[in-house]
Amino acid sequence: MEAAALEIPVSGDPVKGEETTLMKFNGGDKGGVCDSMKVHLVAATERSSMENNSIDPSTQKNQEDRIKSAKEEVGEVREENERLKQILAKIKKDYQSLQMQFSEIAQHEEARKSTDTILTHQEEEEEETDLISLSLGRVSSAESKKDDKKTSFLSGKGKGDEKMDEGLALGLECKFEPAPTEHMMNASPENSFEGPKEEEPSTETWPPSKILKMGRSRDEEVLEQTHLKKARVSVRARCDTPTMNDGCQWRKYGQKIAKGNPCPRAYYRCTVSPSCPVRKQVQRCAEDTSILITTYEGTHNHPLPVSATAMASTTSAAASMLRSGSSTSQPGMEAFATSSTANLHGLNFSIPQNSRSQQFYFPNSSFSTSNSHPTITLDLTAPTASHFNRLSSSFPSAPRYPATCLNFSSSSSSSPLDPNNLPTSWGTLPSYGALSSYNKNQIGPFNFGMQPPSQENIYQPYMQKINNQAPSQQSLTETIATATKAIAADPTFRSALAAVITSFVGNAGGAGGGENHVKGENPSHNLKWGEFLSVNSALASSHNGVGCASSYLNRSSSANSQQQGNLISYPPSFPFSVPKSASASPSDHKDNIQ
DNA sequence: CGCTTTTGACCAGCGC
DNA sequence: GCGCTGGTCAAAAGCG
Repeated sequence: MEAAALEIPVSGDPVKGEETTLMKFNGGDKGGVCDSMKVHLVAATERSSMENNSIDPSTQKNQEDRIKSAKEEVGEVREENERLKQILAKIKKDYQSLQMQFSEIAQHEEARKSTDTILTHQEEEEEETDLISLSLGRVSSAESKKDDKKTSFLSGKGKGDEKMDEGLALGLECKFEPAPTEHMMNASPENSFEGPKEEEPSTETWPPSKILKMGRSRDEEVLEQTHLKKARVSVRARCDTPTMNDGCQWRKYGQKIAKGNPCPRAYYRCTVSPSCPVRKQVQRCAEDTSILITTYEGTHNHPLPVSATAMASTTSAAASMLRSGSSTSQPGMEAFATSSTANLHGLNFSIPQNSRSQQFYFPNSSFSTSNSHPTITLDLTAPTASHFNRLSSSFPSAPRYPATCLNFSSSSSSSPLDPNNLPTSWGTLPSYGALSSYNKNQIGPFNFGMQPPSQENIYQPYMQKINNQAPSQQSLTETIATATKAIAADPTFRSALAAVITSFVGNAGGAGGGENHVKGENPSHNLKWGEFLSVNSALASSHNGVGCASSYLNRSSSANSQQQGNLISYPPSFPFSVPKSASASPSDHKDNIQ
C-alpha cells in the first residue's frame, strides 16, 4: 500500500545542524532508506570538507576541531539512521501484520454482507458481489489438431466435440468473494464453454456500446459500458517477432500511428470465434523497439487452445479485477494509497474495488486503475531501475490510461529458477520448434496460481494426457524447492505471501504493506513469477489450504512430478512461444507493425 | 477462391 | 463548435 510511505525526519546536517532531511520510505523499498542516508551523509561530508578548503591555515586547529565534531556528528547520524532503519523495519513488519488482520476483518465483514444480500441470479453475482472466483472451463484440445490451421473449437458441436472433453481452459474470473472456496468451485460462468456464454464477461464484451443494449436499465448500461471500456491488460515483453504468440488466433483489422510513438499500433481481434469480443493492440515501445507492448481487452467467449489459456486467464482475471474496481477511478498511484495490499517485496498486484480496493503484491509489479482505461501491465522485459517511468513514457496510451505494471522478470539472466532463461522474451526464442511443445502443456504462468482444486478432477485426465509432453519437470522441481527455501528463510515474506494468497483467493481485503515499485533488493524476495506460483504451492501446506490455488498447486507439486510440469511449469511454459504450425497468430509471419 | 492484410475513411470521445 | 486522437470499418490488394 502506497499509503505506507513514511516520512522520517532526520536531523543530519553536521555543519549547519538545522536542516531536516525527509527520508521517504516506501514500504518495500529497503534500499531507499539506505540510499537516502548515504546521500545525506555524503552531502554533509562534502559540505564540511568544502568548508575546510576555505579556511585560513592559521585557524587550522579550529578547523580540525570542527571537522572532528562534524565527523562525530556524522557518526551519530549514522547510528541514528541505523536505529531508524530498525524502527522502520519494525514498523513495516507491524504494518504488515496489521494489514493482515485488517484483511481478515474485512473478509469477515464481506462475508456477512454477502449473506445479507441474496443474489439469485448469477449475473448479478458477478456484477455486484465482491468475489474472487475462478472460471475453469473445458476447451478443445487444440494440440491434438495442432496441424490444422484452424483449431477445432470453432466447429465445436461437430467433430470437435470429443476433443472438447479432453481440453481445458482457464477462464479466470477474479472477483471479490467473502466465501472463497465455495464459489470458486462451482460458480463459474465459464465452467462449460458451450459457446458464447455472455453473462459472465458482460462487462468485458467489446465493443460495449454495441453489445450491451439489452435487458438492463439505462444506468446499469452506462455503468457497465464505463467498465467495459476500461479493462485492459498490457504485456510488455522483449520480442523480435511482430507479435507475441499467445496461442490465440488473431486477425488484424486496423493499424494506426499513435501519437507519441512512431511505431504503428496494430489492432487485432480474436478470430477463434466470430463473436469473440477479445481484441488486442500491438505496438512497439517507442524508446526500445525490441519491447513489444501487447494490450488485451475483453474475455474470450469460446474454448481456447491450451496454449492460449494462460494469457486468456490473465486477461480475464485482470479485466475482472479492473471491472470490479473501476468505479474507484483513482488515478495512478492514488489507487495504491487506498488499496489494501500485500507486499511481496516489490511487485504488487492490486484489485481496487469500489470503496474498498484490494491490492496484491508480487515481486516487482503494480497495478492501478485510471479514469478511463485502467490497465494492468505485465512487464516481462528485463529489469531496469524504473520500469514505471519507462512504461509511462513509452506506452502511448499511458498519459490517458495510466498503466500499471506487473514486472515478472527479475534478473533476466541469473535466476536459478529459470534455467533456460526463457520467460523474459518469448518472442526471441531461437527455435519455435524446440519450444512448440511448451505451449501445449501449460495452464500458464499468468493464472496467478488460482486454479480451483475442485477442478482438478476435471483436469486430471487431460493433465495426464499431456504429461508425456512436459518438457522441464526438473526445473519446476527446482523452482518449487527454491521457492520453498525462500519462504522458509524469510518470515516476513512468508507472512506477506500468506496475506496475498488469503486476499486473492480468500478475497480478504488485502494484506501486507508497503508499496514498492522498485525491485526487491533482497534476492530471496525478488522472486520471479514462476517462483511466486511455486511459493504459492509450497505455502499452501502451511497455510491451511488458504486457497484453491494453493492446494491445487500444492497437490500438483507433491506426488506426480509429471503433473507438475503441466500444471505449473512456468518458465518453460510461457504461453507465447510460437507454435510452428497452428498460426495462432497468423500475423506472426507476415505482418510487421514496424 | 477464400482468407488475411492494408489503408483510407469514418465515428466517437475528449479537451480547448 | 472545432480539432485532435484513438478505434473501427470496409473496400481493395495480396497471398497461398
